[in-house]
Amino acid sequence: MGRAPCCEKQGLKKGPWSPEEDEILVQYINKNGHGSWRSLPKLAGLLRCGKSCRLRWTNYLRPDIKRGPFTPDEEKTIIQFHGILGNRWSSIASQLPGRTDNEIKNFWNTHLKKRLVRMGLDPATHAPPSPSSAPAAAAGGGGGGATSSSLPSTRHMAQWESARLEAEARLSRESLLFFSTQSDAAAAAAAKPESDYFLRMWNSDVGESFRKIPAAAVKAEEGEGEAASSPATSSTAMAATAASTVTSERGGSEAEAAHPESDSSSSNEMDESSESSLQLLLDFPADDMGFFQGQVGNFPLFSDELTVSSSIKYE
DNA sequence: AAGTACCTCAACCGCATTGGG
DNA sequence: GCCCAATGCGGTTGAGGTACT
Repeated sequence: MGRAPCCEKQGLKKGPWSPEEDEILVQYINKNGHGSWRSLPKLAGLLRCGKSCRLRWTNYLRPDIKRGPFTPDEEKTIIQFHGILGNRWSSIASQLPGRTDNEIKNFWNTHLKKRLVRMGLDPATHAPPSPSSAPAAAAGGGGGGATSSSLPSTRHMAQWESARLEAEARLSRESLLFFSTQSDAAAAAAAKPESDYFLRMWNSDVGESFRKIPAAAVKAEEGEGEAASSPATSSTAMAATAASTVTSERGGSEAEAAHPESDSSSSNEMDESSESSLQLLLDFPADDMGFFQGQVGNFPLFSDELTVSSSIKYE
């Protein structure tokens, strides 16, 4: 790949941006949009490479950027999503309006990671460090094969799959029971909204990011050909029926563009905004977070230490 | 008050992915 | 189907700020 670095041109400025440069960039984008980042600096009269302009805009100058310290809720969200997604900062950022992936990444590395370490958890997997004692077999027992791999992404995949299967089974059981006496789907949803937290999450863009993981990559990590089947295949039916929940704060239209085929289905008690889906996730009762229990062992994921400490000054 | 250690975060780097020709 | 430019993303760096001795 002999592609030339984007900033190879001589004479391009690097390092911190001056207020004047910020001003030029903001004014140009407000007036013309960013268009092609590559050509933007030239058009705007900046001695920067396009990449640098994009970064400056997305991480600092964008008008919807939220500044200031992370709230306890945001911290909680980051930890929860990191436990599920790993270092997918952009995916995590999409769940925190106004926060950038860079900011979240920095916050994780400087605060949250250390906090988990202090609690004796592996920040990569959120599991207690002991390799032999991590049988983690999450409650429900789906985790057997899943936890045999210490690789974070495999673990995450397996956790997803295990929890998903459990949720599917539960949902289908409840449907059978409930719909034998009721025909109103909306009433059903209202009657037991918590029964399918995981399915909702799975069908949000968060779950989507996992469904997109190339099977080959998963296979490569699994090595021994673990039982953990690829969610992409095993969840096809469910995903097809309810993938329409996929949206994001970055704009429904963008999500639509990304998943045009999934929008035909409008059968959706599940078809809520991802915001509400994710809210359900965030409100997930600790006891129902069975698929995390194996990872955190005896540590409640959001113990007092964890949540309270967020209001304490970091060491 | 000065020197040192530690922390934070904006910015850079390079690889991966995407999309157009 | 291939090639290459453009963009996105995650890891890392280092300057500046703050706390500590």
